[in-house]
Amino acid sequence: MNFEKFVDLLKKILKESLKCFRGNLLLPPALNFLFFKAFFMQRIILHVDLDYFFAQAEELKNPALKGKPLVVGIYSGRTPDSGAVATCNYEARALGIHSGMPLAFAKKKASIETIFLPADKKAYVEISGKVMEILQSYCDSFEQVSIDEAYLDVSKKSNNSIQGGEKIALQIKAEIFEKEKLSCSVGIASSKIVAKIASAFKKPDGLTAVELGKEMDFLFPLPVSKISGVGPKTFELLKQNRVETVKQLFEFDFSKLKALLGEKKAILLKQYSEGIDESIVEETGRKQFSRIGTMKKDSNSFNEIFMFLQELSKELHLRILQEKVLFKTISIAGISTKLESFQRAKTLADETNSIKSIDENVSELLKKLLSEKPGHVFRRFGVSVSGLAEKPEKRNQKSLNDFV
DNA sequence: CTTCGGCTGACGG
DNA sequence: CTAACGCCGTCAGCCGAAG
Repeated sequence: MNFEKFVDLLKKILKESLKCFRGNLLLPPALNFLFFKAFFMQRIILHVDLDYFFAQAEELKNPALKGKPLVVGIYSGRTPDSGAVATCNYEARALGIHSGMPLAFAKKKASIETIFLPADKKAYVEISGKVMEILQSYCDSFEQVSIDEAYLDVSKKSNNSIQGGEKIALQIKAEIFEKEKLSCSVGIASSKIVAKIASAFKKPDGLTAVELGKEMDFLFPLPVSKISGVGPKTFELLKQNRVETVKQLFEFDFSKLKALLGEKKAILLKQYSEGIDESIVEETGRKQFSRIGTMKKDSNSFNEIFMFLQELSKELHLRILQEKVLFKTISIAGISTKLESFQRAKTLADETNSIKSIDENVSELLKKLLSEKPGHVFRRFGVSVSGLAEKPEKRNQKSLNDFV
């Protein structure tokens, strides 16, 4: 058994034991001290969210944009207007524009002075990196969730107090504004889920702290849709059962909830509704890399699609070399003109990083997909690799301390 | 019996 | 004349096959 497997095992035992603890069952005695800590010492967690990040970054590049409605979009290139809104500033939101919206639709809502810009991902990654570096210097453990969001465990540095956490949050906001001229919103609470909901509570430039023990008071009046994990589908299901606030979710009959959402999701949401979230702040390694794109023309021709996929594979391969990883599984995904998606995957006998193995398998998988889904015409196609392993020379050891 | 591979779908930024 | 759609990434759930 190698070191990583051992650590995995430890983590599993820890998680299972925590569950037992909650159910008042017996604990493995050797781990008692951990539960003493977990029970008597609440964690202090910050969730930091950069405000309307892509659009704010554009305002930074060109300050003349400030004050006008600004929409940052990702353009597919097939028609001048096809694409979707990535982010927009608050002036644009006032017009009814929001992220995820098709650009053509956003343009209808836009006013004359509204400005549309294409996303400049490279620039954002660079800015984000600088911000994340600042954030890391303030915490005991760190977890970047996306380009503009991170969790910070500041239990020690705040002396396990929410007020201590607020002080740190203010310092962070000041430093990010001073050095990068960006505003952010911060939530402070005893768990990741509550910190996340708190950071969204007041935006932009917000700071929301939830006192220890007041989690339910904070959550109960909110609409269930504020809980991360409740998207459009789940929201609709809950609404049909007259569950619209977190309080109603908490009080809803649990066996009905299980029947509605499945056991895992029901347990998770029920716990979230009480502000319970035992998940810890930790960096989680990448599990997959992918590239996806929209074809200039809809197609169901093997040759056309394969040529398109080869371009994506080339870019993906570059990324794989940069990241110094090996992969074991290759998959392709197609999105049809009706926006249905289909996937095919193949796992190899051994890890590799060769472009040849990507191309060969992509070809095979594409043949398979097209023959199994006759009559479908495709709009977008993508390729991804998973089952990642680090290249041996890059392997670095993690400390046991990371997990206690 | 558990685990793994393959696939779909929900979700989030 | 009209026009509704990006590009990532994670996780759960289900199935069948393999160990």
